[in-house]
Amino acid sequence: MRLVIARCSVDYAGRLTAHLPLAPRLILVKADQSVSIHADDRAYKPLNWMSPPCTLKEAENEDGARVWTVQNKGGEKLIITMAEVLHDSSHELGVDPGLIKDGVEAHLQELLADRMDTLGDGWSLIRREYPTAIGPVDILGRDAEGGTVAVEIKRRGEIDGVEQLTRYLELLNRDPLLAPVQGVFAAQEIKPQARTLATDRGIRCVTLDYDALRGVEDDKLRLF
Amino acid sequence: MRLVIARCSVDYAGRLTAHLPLAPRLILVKADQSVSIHADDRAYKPLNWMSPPCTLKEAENEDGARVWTVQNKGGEKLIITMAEVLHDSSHELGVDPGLIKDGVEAHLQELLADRMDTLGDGWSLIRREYPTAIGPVDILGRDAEGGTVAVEIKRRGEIDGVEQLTRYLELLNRDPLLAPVQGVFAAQEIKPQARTLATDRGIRCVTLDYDALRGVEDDKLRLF
DNA sequence: ACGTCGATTTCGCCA
DNA sequence: TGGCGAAGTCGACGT
Repeated sequence: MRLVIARCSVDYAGRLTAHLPLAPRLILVKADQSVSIHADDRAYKPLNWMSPPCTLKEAENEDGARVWTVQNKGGEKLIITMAEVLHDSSHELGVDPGLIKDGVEAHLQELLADRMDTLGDGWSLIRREYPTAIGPVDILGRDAEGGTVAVEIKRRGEIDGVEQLTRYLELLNRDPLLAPVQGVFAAQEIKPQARTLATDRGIRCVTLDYDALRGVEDDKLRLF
Repeated sequence: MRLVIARCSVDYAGRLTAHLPLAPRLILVKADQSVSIHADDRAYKPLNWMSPPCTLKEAENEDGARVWTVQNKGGEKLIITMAEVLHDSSHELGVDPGLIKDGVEAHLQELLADRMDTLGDGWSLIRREYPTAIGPVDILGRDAEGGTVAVEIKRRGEIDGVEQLTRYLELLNRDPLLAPVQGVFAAQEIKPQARTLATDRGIRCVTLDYDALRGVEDDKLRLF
């Protein structure tokens, strides 16, 4: 990882054409040769960047200024012209062990598929990721009376999730082998607007308690 | 802008729960107090971050290790525990003049609205961003025969753009004052799959020559 | 403040 | 490799 602070101007030509006027900025060069240019605000997005795989060529222009040309396979080009270098240091970091995530939708789906009875007594799983023409339904199940149930799972339940489930229900209800299909919108947190829309469409909303679901799983594991 | 290279572990609790095991990484603290943690690969996305507005508190734990707690209004929390600091420097960068973009969709729309005849002889503009219940249509116009035309503009024409235009056409064609409405999918580059879908739905595809459109505008300006 | 939409989105999965 | 959907998406703009 190389850290350069420099007064620089930057030109990008690729998916669009863009220009950064001369100003002091941070330039990051990583081990994979990727380059990003950061201003002194906003954590997430660089002002300019070139994603790997790409190659970096260092050169000097007629004024003696450093010019870096970063290029990728697709012909995208990033040109950094440094008028003044204020800092330049390199550091060995090695390969990162990577982020461990918890609480994502996939995990919720896994937990809920194992505990369909949380949704209702006698409910059971038909299958996860039940395929339809417009995409897979998170969970397809059966209630105690043998009726079909489609479950859409989100971390945070918002309107677009209800829309998604509505489309699935419309499609599934055209299948005489499945119809009538009941809808369940399950999320750790459901926004009021989403709840209103769901209820209005006859879709049941269920708030998931992630820790409780996980706790049950942990208990299961403890039996072994 | 503060640059810290440190062997650190990181915990994030907020929209999800995540953990980074102890390893050497770059920690960026910007003037707006935002923090991002970078590994030595990938230009764009940090391993972890906290977007502004947020506050950073520095402390020490019982082992004498630096502990930074970054928090935002929504109760999201980022905790960075540094086992060893390998580099620590601060730099004054000032406010960035910002990126100048060219060739974006908005500009294409502006240019095309001024030159509806590029789409067909005698074509004219009704209005840009024509409002509908499901969102604004990029351009609504009229052909030489007085028929209505809906134009969807993209930099790169892909399937979702065709879907979007299809939804608009369906809606507009329900309006007896406008129907029948013809569809035009205009982009600098149209993916084969998008073209196939559009053609299949009776939507005309037009490849836009950005430089030519801009050239005409430049000529106009030169008259003044 | 909230909803909508674009992004050089990036990123991951699966066919 | 392309298509599709999620992302701690972020960020800008309009109401």
